[in-house]
Amino acid sequence: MSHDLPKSYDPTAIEDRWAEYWVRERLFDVPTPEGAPAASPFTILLPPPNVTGRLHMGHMLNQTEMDILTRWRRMRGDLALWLPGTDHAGIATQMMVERQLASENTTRQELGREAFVERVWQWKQHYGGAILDQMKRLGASVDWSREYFTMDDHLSVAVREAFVRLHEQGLIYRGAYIVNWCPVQQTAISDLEVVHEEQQGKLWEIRYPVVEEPGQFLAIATTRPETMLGDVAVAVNPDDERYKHLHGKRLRLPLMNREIPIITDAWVSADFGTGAVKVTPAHDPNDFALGQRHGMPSINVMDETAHINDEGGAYAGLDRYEARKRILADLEAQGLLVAAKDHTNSIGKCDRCKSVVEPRLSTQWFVKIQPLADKAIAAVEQGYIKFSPEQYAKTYFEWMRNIHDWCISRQLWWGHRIPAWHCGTCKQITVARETPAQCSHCKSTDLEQEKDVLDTWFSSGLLPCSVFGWPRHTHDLDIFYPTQLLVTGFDILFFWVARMIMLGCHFMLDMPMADGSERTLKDAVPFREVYIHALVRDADRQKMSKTKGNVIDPIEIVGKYGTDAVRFTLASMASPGTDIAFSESRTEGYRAFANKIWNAARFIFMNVDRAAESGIFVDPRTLVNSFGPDENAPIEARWIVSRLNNTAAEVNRALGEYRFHEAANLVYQFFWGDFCDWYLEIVKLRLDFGEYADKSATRAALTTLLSTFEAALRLLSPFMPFLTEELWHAVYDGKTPAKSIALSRYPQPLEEALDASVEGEMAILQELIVTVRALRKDLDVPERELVAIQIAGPDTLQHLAETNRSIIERLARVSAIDFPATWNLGPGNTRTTASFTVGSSYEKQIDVVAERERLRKQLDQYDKILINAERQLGNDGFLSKAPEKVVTGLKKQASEAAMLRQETLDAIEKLEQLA
RNA sequence: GGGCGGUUAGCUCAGUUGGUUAGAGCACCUGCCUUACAAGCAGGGGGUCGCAGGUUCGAGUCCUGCACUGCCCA
Repeated sequence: MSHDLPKSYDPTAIEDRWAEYWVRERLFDVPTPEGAPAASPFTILLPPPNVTGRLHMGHMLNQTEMDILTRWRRMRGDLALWLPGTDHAGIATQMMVERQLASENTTRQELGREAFVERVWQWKQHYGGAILDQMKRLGASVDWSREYFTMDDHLSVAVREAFVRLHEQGLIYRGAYIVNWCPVQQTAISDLEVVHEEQQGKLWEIRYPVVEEPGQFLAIATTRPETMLGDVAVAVNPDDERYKHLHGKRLRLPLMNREIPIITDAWVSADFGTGAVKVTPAHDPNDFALGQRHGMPSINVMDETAHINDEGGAYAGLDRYEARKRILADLEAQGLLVAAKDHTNSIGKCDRCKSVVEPRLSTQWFVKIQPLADKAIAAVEQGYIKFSPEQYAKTYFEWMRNIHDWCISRQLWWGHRIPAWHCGTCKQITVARETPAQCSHCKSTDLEQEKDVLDTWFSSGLLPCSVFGWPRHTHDLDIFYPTQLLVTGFDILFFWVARMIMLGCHFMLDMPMADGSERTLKDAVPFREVYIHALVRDADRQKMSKTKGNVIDPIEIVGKYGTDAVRFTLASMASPGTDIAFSESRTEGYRAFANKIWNAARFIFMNVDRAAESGIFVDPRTLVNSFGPDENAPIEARWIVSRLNNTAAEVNRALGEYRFHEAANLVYQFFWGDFCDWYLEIVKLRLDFGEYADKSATRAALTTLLSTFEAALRLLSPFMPFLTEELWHAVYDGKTPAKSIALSRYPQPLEEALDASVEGEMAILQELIVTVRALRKDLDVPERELVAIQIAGPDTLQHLAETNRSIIERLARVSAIDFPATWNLGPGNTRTTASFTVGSSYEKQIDVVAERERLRKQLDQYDKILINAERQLGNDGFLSKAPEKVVTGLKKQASEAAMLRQETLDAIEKLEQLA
């Protein structure tokens, strides 16, 4: 590795190379340890992206956070296992392949089930999992040897086992219920897969003639008139005075010419519409419940494609909306349509294909969810699973406590086929782990497997157990289960997180611990912590969506600014619980940060090379064991090491609390602010390679420089893995102590390296330099010109300035420093702070007006402080109740302000004399 | 309709159990190509913390109400 770096950082020149290296060298693989592992495991599961998916910003945020944590834990010495994979995404994948077939002018029905499934597998081999390749490119430090796919054989075994066990336990049942039916996919979908949208619709009022009293009508209100074809009754509230005279009477259903009863039910709201509702049990969940209560039949009037079926009489064959039009027209013609009122209603659409979901009565498989939910609630209540931010626990409880049974069957061809067999002879069902040879009820061999497949979430809900070999009791399970953490977005809190908790708690309770003892809920949970991150929005806080056209493609941004810059942007904005408004200008800023570090490295390497030329060699491999500068070392050396350790302490703390933005900002501040702006500028003074230079001092400075830089790279590495990898290898000139910086140790704070007093001294020195710089500007001293200054202050200050004269001279562009016994400089040439007074005799035509304004402004500020301080210090309640520290702090602040106020007053007075 | 958040600088956001002069990045203004870096350096302006009450010695922080706004669920 050469020290010869290009002048500016070009991420594209190095990122592909390292991404490939990390995968090729299998750096992040974690083979099953033999026996008990020496390090504590940190296991984390990648929320499986959809196999048809492409990487979006949400993924990148999610993966950036996981990668930062995993790299950090790995560098801290944990057995860090990050497990990647994809799910088979039943509907999405089937849609994808059907679209492909359509372009070939064929359909899955023409192909047949077996051939179609084969086609899907082919599709998966060719195009599936592109997202994982994108992950590789982004350097995600996952264990690729353990990559899973939810349709893999071993995961399918787990799915089948889970289904059969639940069935044996009486927790799976089959029955005819109203489900959300997607007429395009022609399958049932779960409540969660339905998105509700407010829509301006109509509420139609329709008159139904009363059979017993010709000429009398009962008006009902409906938003879906086409379903009236399946009406079996009309319901009113029993207490509704308007309709009491109709109780027990019958109605003639218009268009169908069918007699239906008027029934009473307290569920009916007298205030809504006309107070009379049609009852269509086959097409509405509320009506279905009503029908059950009153023993009514169900008449299904639509087929799988939401066309009216033969039950719909004259309307058979029509699409539901066409039927609606005709029905309304016919009713109108018969004078039965009373009103069409504007009405805002919420309609459900299929999450996948956006078609309007039709509630439909059909036979489906369900999981009786309450027993599973009870354990899942207990696990969180008892603190075995912790949510951050904590507020999500509330959302979780809210949902869990109002949960409905889970419809797990899907009328798809792609997915885990339900392990149930229908007997052609006795019509009973046999559920089995292995394909049965005969019916378990009548021994008939006339068996046909259930056509339905399982909801994709049924298999992904099992992942925390199944990826480690469940239902077998494996060594992997003993070591890696429960996983430590789940990082995900709130959008799949119910879809996936809740289901993993339910299934994990339920099944793992039956799995003994490694030592054979019984497992309790504490160790049955699939993960100990859930970190929920925010949504990535565009720069204007708009949700990204294809229709709005504001989608930011992470890969494109990465190409423009480099992976590290994008990662850093996401990390620095990832404040828990707040959505991220992704702005490119931020990324631009962090690309600049990467370039800054790159150039710091160039500077350092240049000096290492110059040192070598004059016979000074520092072997970077000895740095890790060095304890930093001794007490006689110059201030900047002791200071930067203390700052490094302080920063390391803070970053470790912040990452432990998932405060990514804090961690990122701390590293940024340290690297750019402390290290580059101050330390590097000062250390230039020490890098003297001249003939008469003190070689041991130079050598010491170079050692601190190199070791601090090397440690800072490690500190930054989880956030910017590519840049730090490249520079770390350059520091070691190719002879690195490990294959990757990712396998080195994360900086941990050393107690003995923390030095509050040197940090305090340095702070004053910095204040002095900044004050002189500002004074120079006010005096219009040309940038290049040196200036003589005078300083007044206590002995300690003078001593500090004396000892570090060269630093002040260089950083503030000062030619000479004097400590006059009496102060003769005018107010325009003087600046005062709490620690010192500094001035320069540089002559400038003083702008009295501007100077007066500046001083006045300063005076106002001191007055404000003093008024506030006096108010509080004059208050007995404050003095007696406020903590000692606050009182003395305020007193000190007040006295300083009083002193500065007086100085300012004097300055103003002098100024008036000048004028 | 039920539930959960948010409102702090021009923009995007920090501000951990109430405590001393409310911070950062970007943007803006001014001056510098000072041989690591113009993707840079140096200096600077900018906020009555949504509104109104209350608790407290003390409120951006806690409580109540209101306004606006976002999300989840039905």
